[in-house]
Amino acid sequence: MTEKKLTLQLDFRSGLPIYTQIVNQIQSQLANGILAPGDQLPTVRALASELRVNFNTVARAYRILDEARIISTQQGRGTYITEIPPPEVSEKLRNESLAALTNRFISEAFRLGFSEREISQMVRDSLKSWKEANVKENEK
Amino acid sequence: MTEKKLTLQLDFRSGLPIYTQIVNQIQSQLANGILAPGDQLPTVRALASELRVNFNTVARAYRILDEARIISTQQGRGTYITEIPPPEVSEKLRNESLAALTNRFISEAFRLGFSEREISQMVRDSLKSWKEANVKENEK
DNA sequence: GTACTAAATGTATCATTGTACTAATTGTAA
DNA sequence: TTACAATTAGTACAATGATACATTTAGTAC
Repeated sequence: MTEKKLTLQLDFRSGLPIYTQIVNQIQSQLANGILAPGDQLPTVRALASELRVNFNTVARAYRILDEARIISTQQGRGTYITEIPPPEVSEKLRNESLAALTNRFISEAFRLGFSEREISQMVRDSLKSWKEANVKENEK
Repeated sequence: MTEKKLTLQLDFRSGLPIYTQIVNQIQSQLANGILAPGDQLPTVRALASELRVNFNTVARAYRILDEARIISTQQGRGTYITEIPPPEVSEKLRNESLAALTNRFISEAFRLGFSEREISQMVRDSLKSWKEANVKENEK
């Protein structure tokens, strides 16, 4: 399925933030098969209009779901239910997913003609700069 | 060479704009000799169709590369790798392409929740098995 | 060879969609 | 009330998509 109506019921008096309600209901609709991987969700503006809410509120809900890898939001394109649900279900799967990701990276690097030395050096550099950026982040 | 398949790998969830990914990967492939001066690139529509992307997105990438004198786009004719690319940028381009590839890999791995230790260990393993496979290859 | 037509290709412009940043609003505790 | 934090809304912007157009090429009829 590619298009979906996505009927959500908001309760403005529940005390539960709207974005939380959106997150919860999308999650439960996915769990119940009402939404399926690959489904396109309404645009932030369309859903916001239907719910009589600001589109940034919908965007916030989408961002949370995106960070949880439940949906994939793509600027200029739309938002979709993630095709492959988060692999953190088991340690084995988790390890396999890193192996697959790494192998894709290594094979691409070799295909581009880089040497083992160049690759491992660049990995060290990249890890280092990422760590430094993260330290700065925590200092704020 | 005049015609080229030009295999590109897009990541719609990386946060990196699609046109940037196209620019980077074409630069990489040129820097590594996969593409050569004089090569004709796919038409904006052909590449867009293959990548499941709007052809204006490809056109944008081509325009950036054209402004950098890396390719030459000619309305009604097609786009070609510039015959004489500035040689002094080759090594720089090559290094940048590995850096970009590595950074995409690292950030994706972190985003999936893997630790620095897990990542570097997996890179070592992957490099090792690649090397072993290559040794076997040479023994044949 | 010339003129015409059609197809292929890149270009220009605007609409659609998500993002970032900021301001206003609301609820709550001191 | 006042102050503070959380939530929601407003505004500007960036990335992508849709559509119409201009240029070049190649074919075809004459």
